[in-house]
Parts: sequence; C-alpha cells; structure tokens
Amino acid sequence: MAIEEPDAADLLLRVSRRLLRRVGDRLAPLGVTQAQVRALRALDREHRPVRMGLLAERLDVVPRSATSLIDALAAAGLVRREADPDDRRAVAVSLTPEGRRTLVAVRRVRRQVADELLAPLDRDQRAALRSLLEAVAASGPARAGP
Amino acid sequence: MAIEEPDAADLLLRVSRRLLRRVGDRLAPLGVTQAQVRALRALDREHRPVRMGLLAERLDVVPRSATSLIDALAAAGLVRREADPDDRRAVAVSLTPEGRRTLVAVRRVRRQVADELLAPLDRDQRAALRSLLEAVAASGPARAGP
DNA sequence: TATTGTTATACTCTATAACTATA
DNA sequence: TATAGTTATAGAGTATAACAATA
Repeated sequence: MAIEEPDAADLLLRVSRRLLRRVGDRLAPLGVTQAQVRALRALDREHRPVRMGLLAERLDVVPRSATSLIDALAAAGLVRREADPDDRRAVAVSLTPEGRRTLVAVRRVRRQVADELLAPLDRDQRAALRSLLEAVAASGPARAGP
Repeated sequence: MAIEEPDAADLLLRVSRRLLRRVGDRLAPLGVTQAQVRALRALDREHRPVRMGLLAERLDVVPRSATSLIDALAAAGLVRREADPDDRRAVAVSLTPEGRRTLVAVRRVRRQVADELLAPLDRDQRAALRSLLEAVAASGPARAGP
C-alpha cells in the first residue's frame, strides 16, 4: 500500500516553508523581516507615495496591520510618512534612500537563496516551474470570494 | 525595459501564501490552526507515541514551541500526553481518536483547496508541477547547515 | 554534568473594535 | 454620515533564557 504520496499542495507548502525559512534567516542581518520586505517591495512597485489604505490592499492585510508594518519600517528609517496634500486624513508612505538600499540587498539575498533552493533543477526545468506557477498565480485573488 | 518579471521564488511564495490563506480560512471551523495541523500530521506519521524533542525536530521548531502547540492540541482533546516508561523526564504524545477524526476532515479540506488552486492546470501539468517540486523538496534540509 | 521538557518572557504578524480627524 | 488611519487589545507562532526533574 502506498504509504506517503505527497500531493502538489503538500510539496508546495514544504518547499515554500523552506524558502521562507532560509530567506528569513538571511534577512535578519539586514534588520528586516519578510513581511516588512513585502511592504518595501509593494512601495517600490508604485513609483510614488502610497496611501496606507492602498498599501494594505496590495498586501492583502487589514489597514491596521499595515500601520504596524510601516511603524517598524519608519522607525528603521526605511520609509517615510508624509501628509497627503489632497486629503488631510490620508497618509502617504514612500521609500527613503536607505529603504532603497535595503531593497537592493534584499534582492541579492532572495536571488541567492532561490538559486540554492532550485539548484536541483536545470534551466529548462526552472522555466517550466515558473510557467506552471505563473498559470496558478494568474487566476483569482488570495481569498475566497467576497 | 522589463518592468516586472517575477522569478520562480516569487511565484512560489505568492502561490503558497494564497494556499495557506485559503486552507487557514477553512480550517478555522474545524477548530485547528495550520501549525497545529502540521503537528497532528507529524504525530500521525510516526504510528506511535512521540517524544516532545523528536516532535520539535520533525517540525523544525525549538522544543519550547512544540510545548505550545501540544498545549493547545491537548486542551482541544486532539492529543494526549503520557509518561514515557523508559525515561521519566520524557513525555510521549499521541493522537486521540478525536485527533484522528480531525485529521480526516483536514485532509478533505486540503484536497478541496488544492483542487481549486490548481484548477488552471490540467492533469499533465499537475503531474509536472508535482515532479518538479519533488525534485526541489528532495534535496537538503529546511535550514542552512548546522 | 548533561538532557528533557516546562515556566517566564518577548517579538512579529495579523485581526477586530473603538476612537479621532477629516471629508 | 462616511472615510482614513490610528490607539487599544488579543491570539497564534516562534524564539531565548532560566529552571526543575531526572539521567
């Protein structure tokens, strides 16, 4: 009888847990956590100051959770809160030069870890994996429907 | 210039975050969390009472963290702590019948969510994904060397 | 003295609820 | 009244450090 036949979901979780672990371990010296990196990346993608509400949406967290992330990043000098000129209730967040430098270092770490993790695959296999994951990622949002 | 070309690691994280979210949402009604499920599964794989130290190792957490997980599972009646007859310092943990029933329900949920998530892929593509992930998973432990 | 697990404590991430300032 | 973000609080997960009981 088949004792263990891990399905794709099991393997996905196992591999990504490993990836998260390794990236997390190597992010520590940079003084940032993975969730914070996710926020930095989201800010970087916008190419302009981002409101808290939009940031929370991009990260798929509630606004309050974005506040915590930005608190930590601002304390570390990686982002800056500014007043939104159009709406005095709103807060616009942007990367500082230090935040950009950190992102560069983060990318280097991520690339290294990914290379190590995917070492068992050759070029074609990596391309195949990327295209399969792209197909999965492309469909639907993170949570069940509203 | 290429604006965004997510690499395999990015996609892996994105997809698995989605998977974790959805599984987590549907696990809530069963009264267990993902980390607890991981512990239940680890216990189930052993087919006998498991010491805390071994469990922690299997889960790749420090022993203290295993204590927290088992506290919650024991309070929910899903596992039981017993004295180890051979070593009175040690504690042996085993699944209760209720714990086994919960695992059955958990497997159903996981399968459903995985099916939904992987819906964009056909049979062959899923098989390809599984085999690629297997190759990645098969090599090396979760953390950097000791 | 070394090992097993636990108590004590702390930090990150995330969430809900209530509040403030503005619209 | 509705919206944007925050303060207050809580729970899960994990970690380190100190300690108890036992080996």
